[in-house]
Amino acid sequence: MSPTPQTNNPWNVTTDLVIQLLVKAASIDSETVRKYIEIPPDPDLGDIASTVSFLLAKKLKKSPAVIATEIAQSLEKEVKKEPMLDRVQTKGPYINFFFDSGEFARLVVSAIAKLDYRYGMTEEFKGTRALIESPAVNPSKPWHIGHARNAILGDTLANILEAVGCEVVRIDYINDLGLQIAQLTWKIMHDDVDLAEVDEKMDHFLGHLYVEVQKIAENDSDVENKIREITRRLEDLSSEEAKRSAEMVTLCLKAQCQTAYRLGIYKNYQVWESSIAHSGLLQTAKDLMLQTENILTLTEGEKKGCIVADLAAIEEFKDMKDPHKVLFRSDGTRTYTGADVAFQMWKFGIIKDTFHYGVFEEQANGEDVYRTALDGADRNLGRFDVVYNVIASAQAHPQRLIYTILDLLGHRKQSLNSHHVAYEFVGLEDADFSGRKGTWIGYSTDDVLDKATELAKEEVAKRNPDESDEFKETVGAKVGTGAVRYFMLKASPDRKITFRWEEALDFNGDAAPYLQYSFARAQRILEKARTKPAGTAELTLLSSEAEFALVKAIAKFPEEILEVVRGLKKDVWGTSFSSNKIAGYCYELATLFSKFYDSCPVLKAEAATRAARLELVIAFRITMGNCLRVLGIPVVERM
RNA sequence: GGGCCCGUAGCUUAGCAUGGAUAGGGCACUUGCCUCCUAAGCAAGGUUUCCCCGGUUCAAAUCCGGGCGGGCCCGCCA
Repeated sequence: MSPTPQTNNPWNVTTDLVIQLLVKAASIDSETVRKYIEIPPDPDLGDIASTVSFLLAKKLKKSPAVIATEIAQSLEKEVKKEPMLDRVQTKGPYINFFFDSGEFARLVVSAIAKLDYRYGMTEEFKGTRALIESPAVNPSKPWHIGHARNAILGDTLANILEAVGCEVVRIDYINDLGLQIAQLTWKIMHDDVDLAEVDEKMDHFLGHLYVEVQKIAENDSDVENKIREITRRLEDLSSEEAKRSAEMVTLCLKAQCQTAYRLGIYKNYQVWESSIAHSGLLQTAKDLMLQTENILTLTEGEKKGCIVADLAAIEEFKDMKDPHKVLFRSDGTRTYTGADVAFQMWKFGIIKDTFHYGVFEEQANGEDVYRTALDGADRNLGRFDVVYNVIASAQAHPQRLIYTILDLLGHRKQSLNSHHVAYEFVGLEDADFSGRKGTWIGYSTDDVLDKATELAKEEVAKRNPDESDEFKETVGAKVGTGAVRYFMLKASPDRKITFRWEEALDFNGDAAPYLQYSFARAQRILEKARTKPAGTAELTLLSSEAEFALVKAIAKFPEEILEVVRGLKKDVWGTSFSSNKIAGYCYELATLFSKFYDSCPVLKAEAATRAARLELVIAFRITMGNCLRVLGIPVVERM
């Protein structure tokens, strides 16, 4: 028996082996060979294939099939010497390599047993400090299900970056000074609402109130004026309006956080808009900006007195109506873009961190989330290497503006490391979600989670009639939130989601409960097996079709994560995050386990096979568990 | 006027970056499988104009050009 090779990325190791063989046989450099490597559509054709014959056909003036045969023949001896490979075959122009399934199983299964929860975690991006900003819901309403898409994408991206070794900080931007807040402040002061007496969950209460305010303000110019006055008075932190508003915002945010916790989403920091306004950050940013020649104070024309960025020379913006983008208005106040540029500068440490920080609350996971404040500790945050802003695709243009202005300011590297992680909205068949119109009512994230949890609980109760209510409650919640998270992740972010209850609450097939179920089945086998794995099983016995297919899927896990990270390529109009790829991998893994479960009995198999299969079940459980954790889908041991 | 995204079976979706073997799933529908590790499962059942036209190529769902249909964006607004 040859010694067990060690690796934390078995698929990659084996692919490299094949590439090295081809490099020698075809006299092509390894990077080129890598481009001509693919996985055959059917495992009967081979485990890994190369199409280099097409590349060589012209040069050698021979048909691809002839070249493939020649290369395969010249490799036969080499392949025989490699324990990990069984044989090489051609089919027409394709050179197909077959793994030694037993030996490959030994490599994979033994490696994972040692790595355990570290399997899939690599250090390719160790030392990179990454900031993820998501989801930025105004603290004046509950999250509707579209907000959940943002939050889930951001949280999952953060998990993935952590898995490849990044140091990740998760922040939430709190817009506590917007018009919505002023309108609500007017309403609660006008009606003299005692927020402490409100029974309803605060974000829902305010969300409904906001719809009312809209109706009133729409056709009452007097109210409109009063609200404008409140907007002004909110700037003065000692005013009664500011105090009432702060109380309201804090209560609402705490309620919103409860929704986040249900989804397993936790933050490190909240940056409050009011902190930006009062910390001196804007003034510092403005001073810096004015030192740049492309940022100027206009002295004539419609925008006289405004501080603007001159974008006339920038290709992407040449069609703007007016290439002077206003950053500070003629009255000196900042526009959204102005504040966003300043904030982006803070993120990279271009302007130093003048915020103070205090604990906002202890989260459901036991960790504190901090908020920016006027007093509190200095933290010297900022200075991130790479920044991901998770924002709807509709914001592509304004996001691009921010990054371009960063470049104009002389910070090209930071501009290039600014990522707009874009995604399309979630809507209904015939409407978009709107806070003003109240179309979100009935589709809040809480509503969806409630229904999903309720439905899951009924299923759990049916299957486990003898279990305690607590068990049904806990498992129901885990299955329900898992379903919602997976529903958002499995769709490609650049595709609009039309929310339909039947689809979101379908727990069969391509859905989270199927993934969780596969884990629970593996868990049950291991519980019933009782015997502790001795680590001496003859793993080369794992060579049946179903076993081998499962082993291959398990082996790909680290590559699947790295692929998603490599795919985070910055494009002019956004950075694509393929959450659907990692979700799809997890589903495929579950599928292959289900097939294995059906065709390969474990506990009833004869001793040697049983021992080997138990090891495979352990490897699967580790991989599936780690993958679910990356997706943020709760692991369920029994359901 | 310009820009971005989407168009794949009744519905929904993968694949498109880096062209390559019979275009993969799921839902719904039909049938079979629990004296056997949980049936939220497994197995079987499908000529789909890959929106259209043209081009490049040995090879196009994938690349290029031109259209068509749907969504979004281009304010001293927030």
